[in-house]
Amino acid sequence: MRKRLHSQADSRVRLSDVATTAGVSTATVSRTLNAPEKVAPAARERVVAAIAELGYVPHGAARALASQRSMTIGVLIPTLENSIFAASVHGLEQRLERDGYNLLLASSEYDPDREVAQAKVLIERGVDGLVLVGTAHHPALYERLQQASIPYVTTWSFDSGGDAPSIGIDNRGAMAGMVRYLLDLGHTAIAIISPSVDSNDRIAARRGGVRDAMAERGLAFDERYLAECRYSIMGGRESLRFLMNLDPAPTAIVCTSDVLAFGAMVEARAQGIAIPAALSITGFDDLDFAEHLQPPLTTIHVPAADLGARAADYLLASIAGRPIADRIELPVNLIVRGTTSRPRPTGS
Amino acid sequence: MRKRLHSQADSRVRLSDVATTAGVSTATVSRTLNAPEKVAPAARERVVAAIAELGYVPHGAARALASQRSMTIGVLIPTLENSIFAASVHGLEQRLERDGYNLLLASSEYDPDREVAQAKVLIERGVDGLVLVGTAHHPALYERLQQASIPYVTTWSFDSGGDAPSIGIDNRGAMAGMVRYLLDLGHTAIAIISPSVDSNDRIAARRGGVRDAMAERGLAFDERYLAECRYSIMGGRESLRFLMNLDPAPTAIVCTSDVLAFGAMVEARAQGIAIPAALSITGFDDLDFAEHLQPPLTTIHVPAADLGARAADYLLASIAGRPIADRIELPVNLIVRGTTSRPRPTGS
DNA sequence: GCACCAATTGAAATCGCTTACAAGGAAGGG
DNA sequence: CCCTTCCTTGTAAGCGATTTCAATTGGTGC
Repeated sequence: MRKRLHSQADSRVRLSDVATTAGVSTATVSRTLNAPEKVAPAARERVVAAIAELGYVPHGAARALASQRSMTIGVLIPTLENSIFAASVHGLEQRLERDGYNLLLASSEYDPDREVAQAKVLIERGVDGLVLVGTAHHPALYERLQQASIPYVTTWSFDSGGDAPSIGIDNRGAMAGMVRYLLDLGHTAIAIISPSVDSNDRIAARRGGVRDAMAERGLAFDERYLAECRYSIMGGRESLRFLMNLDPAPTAIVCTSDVLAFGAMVEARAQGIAIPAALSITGFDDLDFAEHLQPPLTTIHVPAADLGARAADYLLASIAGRPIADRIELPVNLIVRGTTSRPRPTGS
Repeated sequence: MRKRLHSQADSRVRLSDVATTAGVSTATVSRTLNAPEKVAPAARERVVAAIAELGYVPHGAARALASQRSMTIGVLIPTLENSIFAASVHGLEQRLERDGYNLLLASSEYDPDREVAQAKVLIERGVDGLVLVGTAHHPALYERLQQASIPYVTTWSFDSGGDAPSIGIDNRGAMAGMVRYLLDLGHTAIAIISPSVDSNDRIAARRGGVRDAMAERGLAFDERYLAECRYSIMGGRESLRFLMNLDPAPTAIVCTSDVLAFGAMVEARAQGIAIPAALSITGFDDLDFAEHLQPPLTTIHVPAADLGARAADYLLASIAGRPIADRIELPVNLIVRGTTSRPRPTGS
């Protein structure tokens, strides 16, 4: 008896049960579920009633198998621990929900191999679309996507050049803008606090932006001024300590994220370094707390939730075959607040 | 020609193709995928080779339909915008990944109806288990779960009484402990900053804890001292302003979250209120930034990621039929830091 | 040598739903 | 009044795996 396998008291109610109860064929039930307008009102009502009476719940897997769509979108982020990604996923999820899609979440922890593995799992699960973070990925990932012919979109890094759809921001330009602002204030001893760039094109681009802006003014970035640390408040604190022990110490520090900047500010206060009088510090992301710091953090505002929503729009359109731009650069804003000012007088 | 439906150049490689290539039956291929030890080494190797050669990727939906398990766990949280949930989901996801499960994410935005709707969708998607936040849910939700006979677990609120499996913390007791500590310091004019308790049993319990502790000392909570606001830094700021305009103003404010406490601290500084000399403030959650605030925030540490991991353990065990405790209370710690001290001398 | 058993394997029946195709009926046109 | 055409509906063939059950094979113990 096969039935006993799927045990429990009574076996689940199936679409065919609804059909029997409503006195119609399974095709009609399926139609009233997926294309009600194709069913005559009378029949439709009977079906709806039968569904309610029986408490019928469609079986997603069967549906996915037969229709070849899972109504599921995969999102593969580095980590949920970085709240900027959480915000983005939130935007994505909200938008997806409106269209009846669900989110299958996976994280790579910044490990390319793990990312490929996770992508494989997501594809196996039958996601109808996939959103990726960043444009630099293992070639195997793109191959898999191609082979499965699943629509996907790369986010965060805007890349008009590659051949993958891209919805993101100009990390490099944004950071260059920040540094230009610092340069205009008179800073030249500019340091960077940032996590490693390994498999993180966003960070790599931001760092590149610093060099760009300095090069424009004929300046070279002093490699000693690069403090690499993990993504955390403590990372920022330690980096600041390291940087301020250098001789000469930098007069401005750009951080590739607000979290790092916050850590740097905390440590600066602990060391009695006045911000911005003695040292300018800048962030990136414009997280909620940035404007409430003391002094308020000068940073770059990134539309995280919007990024997620746009990615959803793109995927939804692709799936539906609707035309939609596959290169969208979202604007970013330099928000000047209180952690930046002209450098302290030179000569230490 | 049916084939053309699922278009694209070549149709996807199926298990049967692998079988043909390897010269075995589909059953054998399936076995080497799901129970390799049941297949003779020679055959297994041929199958593995065929899989690699063809680039075969299992079809999740077909698999789910035939095996009646989706290898997917659903998680239904209020919102990803609250980073404490993000942390918890992260813990959950990490643990799940080890067992090859994926996470289907949905959020209710604190709306009970929406929660039921989302649960329905998750069940339709065939999740093998579901994690819920809080123990207070729409009866319809529990019915659905029962009917679908899907293992689930309620988290965050520990509830030894209900009939649902529960893995959480003692919100009420934790907050009571905090207030007792404040009472011991000499505070009696204690205020609360908290979001609405609507469909949020965690917050309701925390507020209850305040009353409990005060009642133990024969004190009654002054209802005017309750500032309700949205969950955000600004909410905390506004609430503090409101509270400190009261006469007499409270000497201590307990916040149901660190985010709110941070907002309160920001506003206190703006108003020139010395913390903790003139006013004690406490948080809840012990988010990363808490210890780095100025002064460091006295709060309650909550093992968010662990909560997620435990929920995963429970579900995994339930699915596998392994015995496992279905009531787990995770310990919580009062972390006394710098935002609390004896109250300012009375007489204003 | 022979019966018995364990280990492998394959054939075929599902799993629950979607949908191409055909059929039947009502409505509209000439 | 007959023929088209448009709506509705049902029949039945998949979708791509898993799994039961039986058959085959090769050892093993006496």
